[in-house]
Amino acid sequence: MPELPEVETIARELKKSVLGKKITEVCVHVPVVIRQPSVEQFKKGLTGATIKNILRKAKVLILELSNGKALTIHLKMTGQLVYPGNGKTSRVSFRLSDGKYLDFFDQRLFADLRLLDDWRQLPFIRGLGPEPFDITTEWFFQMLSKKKAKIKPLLMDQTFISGVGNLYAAEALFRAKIDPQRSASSLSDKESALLLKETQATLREAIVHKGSSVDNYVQLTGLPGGYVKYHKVYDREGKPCIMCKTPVKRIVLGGRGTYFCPKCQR
DNA sequence: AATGGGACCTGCGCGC
DNA sequence: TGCGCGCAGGTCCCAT
Repeated sequence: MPELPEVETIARELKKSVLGKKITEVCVHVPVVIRQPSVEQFKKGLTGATIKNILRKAKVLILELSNGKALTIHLKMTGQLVYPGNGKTSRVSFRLSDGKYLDFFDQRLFADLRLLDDWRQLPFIRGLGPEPFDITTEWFFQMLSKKKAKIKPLLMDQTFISGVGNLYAAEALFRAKIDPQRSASSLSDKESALLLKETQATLREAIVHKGSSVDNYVQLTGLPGGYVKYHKVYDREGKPCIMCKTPVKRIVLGGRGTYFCPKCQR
Protein backbone atom coordinates (compact mmCIF):
# COMPACT_ATOMS: atom_id res chain seq x y z
CA MET A 1 0.00 0.00 0.00
CA PRO A 2 1.57 3.25 -1.03
CA GLU A 3 2.48 5.43 1.94
CA LEU A 4 4.77 8.45 2.02
CA PRO A 5 7.96 6.63 0.90
CA GLU A 6 6.26 4.94 -2.04
CA VAL A 7 4.57 8.12 -3.23
CA GLU A 8 7.80 10.07 -2.77
CA THR A 9 9.61 7.45 -4.88
CA ILE A 10 7.07 7.82 -7.67
CA ALA A 11 7.18 11.63 -7.46
CA ARG A 12 10.97 11.66 -7.82
CA GLU A 13 10.82 9.33 -10.80
CA LEU A 14 8.06 11.36 -12.44
CA LYS A 15 10.21 14.47 -12.12
CA LYS A 16 12.97 12.72 -14.01
CA SER A 17 10.82 11.29 -16.76
CA VAL A 18 7.68 13.32 -17.48
CA LEU A 19 8.35 16.84 -16.23
CA GLY A 20 8.04 19.38 -19.05
CA LYS A 21 6.19 16.97 -21.33
CA LYS A 22 2.82 17.74 -22.82
CA ILE A 23 -0.23 15.52 -22.41
CA THR A 24 -1.44 14.91 -25.94
CA GLU A 25 -4.24 12.45 -25.24
CA VAL A 26 -6.12 11.06 -22.25
CA CYS A 27 -7.73 7.61 -22.46
CA VAL A 28 -10.13 6.83 -19.62
CA HIS A 29 -10.75 3.10 -19.80
CA VAL A 30 -12.45 2.89 -16.39
CA PRO A 31 -14.30 6.13 -15.60
CA VAL A 32 -15.05 5.40 -11.95
CA VAL A 33 -11.55 6.41 -10.79
CA ILE A 34 -12.08 9.96 -12.07
CA ARG A 35 -13.67 11.57 -9.03
CA GLN A 36 -13.70 15.18 -10.14
CA PRO A 37 -14.84 16.82 -12.44
CA SER A 38 -16.75 14.86 -15.12
CA VAL A 39 -14.75 12.50 -17.31
CA GLU A 40 -15.29 14.84 -20.27
CA GLN A 41 -14.06 17.87 -18.34
CA PHE A 42 -11.15 15.83 -17.01
CA LYS A 43 -10.01 14.87 -20.49
CA LYS A 44 -10.61 18.32 -21.92
CA GLY A 45 -8.72 20.07 -19.11
CA LEU A 46 -5.69 17.79 -19.40
CA THR A 47 -5.31 17.44 -23.15
CA GLY A 48 -2.77 19.91 -24.47
CA ALA A 49 -1.46 20.89 -21.04
CA THR A 50 2.21 20.67 -20.14
CA ILE A 51 3.38 19.15 -16.83
CA LYS A 52 5.04 22.09 -15.10
CA ASN A 53 5.71 20.80 -11.63
CA ILE A 54 5.43 17.58 -9.66
CA LEU A 55 5.01 17.46 -5.92
CA ARG A 56 3.80 15.28 -3.11
CA LYS A 57 1.71 16.12 -0.07
CA ALA A 58 1.58 13.18 2.34
CA LYS A 59 0.34 10.31 0.14
CA VAL A 60 -1.04 12.53 -2.61
CA LEU A 61 0.75 13.13 -5.92
CA ILE A 62 0.21 16.49 -7.52
CA LEU A 63 1.03 17.32 -11.14
CA GLU A 64 0.79 21.07 -11.76
CA LEU A 65 -0.08 22.00 -15.32
CA SER A 66 0.66 24.88 -17.68
CA ASN A 67 -3.03 25.86 -17.72
CA GLY A 68 -3.03 26.52 -13.98
CA LYS A 69 -4.91 23.37 -13.10
CA ALA A 70 -3.50 20.37 -11.27
CA LEU A 71 -3.94 16.62 -11.56
CA THR A 72 -4.05 15.01 -8.11
CA ILE A 73 -3.62 11.27 -7.70
CA HIS A 74 -4.23 9.33 -4.52
CA LEU A 75 -3.19 5.71 -5.11
CA LYS A 76 -4.98 4.45 -1.98
CA MET A 77 -4.08 0.77 -1.69
CA THR A 78 -3.58 -0.75 -5.09
CA GLY A 79 -2.94 2.20 -7.38
CA GLN A 80 0.10 2.15 -9.64
CA LEU A 81 1.69 4.60 -12.05
CA VAL A 82 3.91 3.17 -14.76
CA TYR A 83 6.02 4.95 -17.36
CA PRO A 84 6.55 4.13 -20.07
CA GLY A 85 3.44 1.98 -20.23
CA ASN A 86 1.56 0.28 -23.03
CA GLY A 87 -1.45 2.60 -23.03
CA LYS A 88 -3.86 -0.30 -23.21
CA THR A 89 -4.34 -2.43 -20.12
CA SER A 90 -4.53 0.48 -17.70
CA ARG A 91 -7.51 2.17 -16.06
CA VAL A 92 -6.37 5.55 -17.42
CA SER A 93 -3.57 6.36 -19.87
CA PHE A 94 -1.95 9.69 -20.55
CA ARG A 95 -0.21 9.91 -23.91
CA LEU A 96 2.66 12.35 -23.71
CA SER A 97 4.47 14.49 -26.26
CA ASP A 98 7.28 11.93 -26.46
CA GLY A 99 4.79 9.41 -27.82
CA LYS A 100 4.97 7.27 -24.68
CA TYR A 101 2.23 6.55 -22.17
CA LEU A 102 1.97 7.30 -18.50
CA ASP A 103 -0.33 4.51 -17.33
CA PHE A 104 -2.47 4.43 -14.22
CA PHE A 105 -3.50 1.02 -12.87
CA ASP A 106 -5.68 0.15 -9.91
CA GLN A 107 -6.83 -3.35 -9.14
CA ARG A 108 -9.43 -2.38 -6.57
CA LEU A 109 -10.62 0.93 -7.96
CA PHE A 110 -10.28 2.79 -4.65
CA ALA A 111 -7.91 5.34 -6.09
CA ASP A 112 -8.80 8.91 -6.65
CA LEU A 113 -7.86 11.07 -9.66
CA ARG A 114 -8.95 14.70 -9.82
CA LEU A 115 -8.39 17.68 -12.03
CA LEU A 116 -8.55 20.76 -9.83
CA ASP A 117 -8.34 24.51 -10.30
CA ASP A 118 -6.64 24.84 -6.93
CA TRP A 119 -5.34 21.65 -5.34
CA ARG A 120 -4.62 23.45 -2.08
CA GLN A 121 -8.35 23.83 -1.57
CA LEU A 122 -9.06 20.10 -1.80
CA PRO A 123 -10.65 19.30 1.59
CA PHE A 124 -8.50 16.22 2.11
CA ILE A 125 -5.33 18.21 1.55
CA ARG A 126 -6.54 21.10 3.70
CA GLY A 127 -7.19 18.64 6.50
CA LEU A 128 -3.75 17.05 6.49
CA GLY A 129 -1.63 17.31 9.60
CA PRO A 130 2.11 17.98 9.35
CA GLU A 131 4.42 15.35 7.93
CA PRO A 132 6.77 13.72 10.46
CA PHE A 133 9.69 15.61 8.91
CA ASP A 134 8.07 18.97 9.66
CA ILE A 135 7.74 18.84 13.44
CA THR A 136 10.06 19.09 16.40
CA THR A 137 10.28 16.66 19.30
CA GLU A 138 8.75 19.27 21.63
CA TRP A 139 5.85 19.88 19.28
CA PHE A 140 5.22 16.14 18.83
CA PHE A 141 5.19 15.58 22.58
CA GLN A 142 2.68 18.40 23.00
CA MET A 143 0.49 16.92 20.26
CA LEU A 144 0.55 13.46 21.84
CA SER A 145 -0.06 14.70 25.35
CA LYS A 146 -3.49 16.02 24.33
CA LYS A 147 -4.65 12.72 22.83
CA LYS A 148 -6.16 9.77 24.61
CA ALA A 149 -6.32 7.69 21.43
CA LYS A 150 -4.15 4.63 20.99
CA ILE A 151 -0.82 5.63 19.55
CA LYS A 152 -0.87 3.46 16.46
CA PRO A 153 -4.24 4.52 15.02
CA LEU A 154 -3.25 8.08 15.87
CA LEU A 155 -0.04 7.82 13.84
CA MET A 156 -2.17 6.71 10.90
CA ASP A 157 -4.66 9.57 11.32
CA GLN A 158 -3.84 11.83 8.37
CA THR A 159 -5.34 14.86 10.08
CA PHE A 160 -2.93 14.35 12.98
CA ILE A 161 0.30 13.34 11.22
CA SER A 162 0.30 12.83 7.47
CA GLY A 163 2.04 10.29 5.30
CA VAL A 164 2.22 7.33 7.70
CA GLY A 165 0.03 4.28 7.03
CA ASN A 166 -0.38 0.87 8.55
CA LEU A 167 2.97 -0.57 7.55
CA TYR A 168 5.26 2.26 8.63
CA ALA A 169 3.29 2.90 11.83
CA ALA A 170 3.99 -0.70 12.87
CA GLU A 171 7.66 -0.47 11.92
CA ALA A 172 8.24 2.87 13.68
CA LEU A 173 6.57 1.66 16.89
CA PHE A 174 8.69 -1.47 16.90
CA ARG A 175 11.88 0.55 16.47
CA ALA A 176 10.83 2.87 19.29
CA LYS A 177 9.89 -0.17 21.44
CA ILE A 178 6.43 1.22 22.12
CA ASP A 179 3.32 -0.95 22.45
CA PRO A 180 0.87 0.13 19.70
CA GLN A 181 -2.03 -0.16 22.16
CA ARG A 182 -0.76 2.55 24.50
CA SER A 183 -2.62 5.80 24.84
CA ALA A 184 -0.76 8.63 23.09
CA SER A 185 -0.83 10.76 26.22
CA SER A 186 0.89 8.03 28.21
CA LEU A 187 4.13 8.44 26.27
CA SER A 188 6.93 10.16 28.16
CA ASP A 189 8.85 12.98 26.51
CA LYS A 190 11.71 10.59 25.88
CA GLU A 191 9.44 8.00 24.33
CA SER A 192 7.74 10.51 22.09
CA ALA A 193 11.09 11.92 20.98
CA LEU A 194 12.31 8.43 20.14
CA LEU A 195 9.09 7.62 18.30
CA LEU A 196 9.40 10.73 16.14
CA LYS A 197 13.05 9.98 15.43
CA GLU A 198 12.31 6.38 14.46
CA THR A 199 9.30 7.37 12.36
CA GLN A 200 11.48 9.79 10.41
CA ALA A 201 14.31 7.27 10.09
CA THR A 202 11.97 4.50 8.93
CA LEU A 203 10.44 6.71 6.25
CA ARG A 204 13.85 7.95 5.10
CA GLU A 205 15.28 4.43 4.85
CA ALA A 206 12.21 3.25 2.96
CA ILE A 207 12.65 6.12 0.49
CA VAL A 208 16.31 5.10 -0.01
CA HIS A 209 15.14 1.59 -0.91
CA LYS A 210 12.34 2.97 -3.12
CA GLY A 211 9.48 1.80 -0.99
CA SER A 212 7.90 -1.47 0.14
CA SER A 213 6.26 -3.67 -2.46
CA VAL A 214 3.47 -5.30 -0.51
CA ASP A 215 0.20 -5.67 -2.38
CA ASN A 216 0.59 -3.95 -5.70
CA TYR A 217 3.02 -1.12 -5.23
CA VAL A 218 5.64 -0.73 -7.93
CA GLN A 219 7.99 2.06 -8.84
CA LEU A 220 7.29 4.13 -11.94
CA THR A 221 9.45 1.72 -13.93
CA GLY A 222 7.23 -1.18 -12.86
CA LEU A 223 9.97 -2.66 -10.68
CA PRO A 224 9.20 -3.51 -7.04
CA GLY A 225 10.53 -1.41 -4.18
CA GLY A 226 13.27 -2.98 -2.08
CA TYR A 227 12.31 -2.19 1.50
CA VAL A 228 10.30 -5.32 2.36
CA LYS A 229 13.42 -7.23 3.36
CA TYR A 230 14.08 -4.64 6.07
CA HIS A 231 10.64 -4.94 7.65
CA LYS A 232 11.01 -5.93 11.29
CA VAL A 233 7.41 -6.74 12.28
CA TYR A 234 4.97 -5.97 9.49
CA ASP A 235 3.35 -9.14 8.10
CA ARG A 236 5.59 -11.32 10.30
CA GLU A 237 2.96 -12.83 12.58
CA GLY A 238 4.31 -15.86 14.46
CA LYS A 239 7.84 -15.35 13.21
CA PRO A 240 10.56 -14.68 15.80
CA CYS A 241 11.19 -11.09 16.79
CA ILE A 242 14.52 -10.04 15.30
CA MET A 243 15.64 -8.74 18.70
CA CYS A 244 14.37 -11.31 21.24
CA LYS A 245 12.94 -14.26 19.24
CA THR A 246 9.49 -13.89 20.83
CA PRO A 247 6.85 -14.64 18.17
CA VAL A 248 5.53 -11.46 16.55
CA LYS A 249 1.90 -10.91 17.50
CA ARG A 250 -0.95 -9.70 15.33
CA ILE A 251 -3.92 -7.89 16.80
CA VAL A 252 -6.60 -5.65 15.32
CA LEU A 253 -6.38 -2.01 16.32
CA GLY A 254 -8.66 0.63 14.88
CA GLY A 255 -9.88 -2.04 12.50
CA ARG A 256 -6.40 -2.65 11.09
CA GLY A 257 -4.02 -5.54 11.38
CA THR A 258 -1.28 -4.56 13.81
CA TYR A 259 2.01 -6.42 14.18
CA PHE A 260 4.27 -6.01 17.20
CA CYS A 261 6.61 -7.79 19.58
CA PRO A 262 4.82 -8.21 22.93
CA LYS A 263 8.15 -8.44 24.74
CA CYS A 264 10.20 -5.64 23.15
CA GLN A 265 7.34 -3.15 22.85
CA ARG A 266 6.09 -1.79 26.16
C1' DA B 1 -16.07 15.11 20.72
C1' DA B 2 -13.95 11.08 19.89
C1' DT B 3 -14.10 6.49 18.58
C1' DG B 4 -15.62 2.32 16.09
C1' DG B 5 -17.36 -0.05 12.41
C1' DG B 6 -19.08 -0.57 7.74
C1' DA B 7 -18.75 0.65 2.84
C1' DC B 8 -16.13 0.98 -1.10
C1' DC B 9 -13.65 -2.85 -4.29
C1' DT B 10 -11.11 -7.02 -6.19
C1' DG B 11 -7.98 -10.90 -5.95
C1' DC B 12 -5.92 -14.13 -3.30
C1' DG B 13 -5.38 -17.82 0.11
C1' DC B 14 -7.42 -20.87 3.00
C1' DG B 15 -10.45 -24.66 4.51
C1' DC B 16 -13.69 -28.07 3.46
C1' DT C 1 -10.38 -30.03 -7.85
C1' DG C 2 -13.43 -26.38 -6.88
C1' DC C 3 -16.01 -23.38 -4.46
C1' DG C 4 -17.13 -19.88 -1.07
C1' DC C 5 -15.72 -17.22 2.45
C1' DG C 6 -12.71 -13.94 4.87
C1' DC C 7 -9.27 -10.80 4.58
C1' DA C 8 -6.19 -7.06 2.91
C1' DG C 9 -6.20 -1.48 4.00
C1' DG C 10 -6.85 4.42 2.89
C1' DT C 11 -10.41 7.17 3.42
C1' DC C 12 -15.20 8.57 3.95
C1' DC C 13 -19.38 8.36 6.35
C1' DC C 14 -22.47 7.33 9.83
C1' DA C 15 -23.75 5.73 14.43
C1' DT C 16 -22.92 5.68 19.19
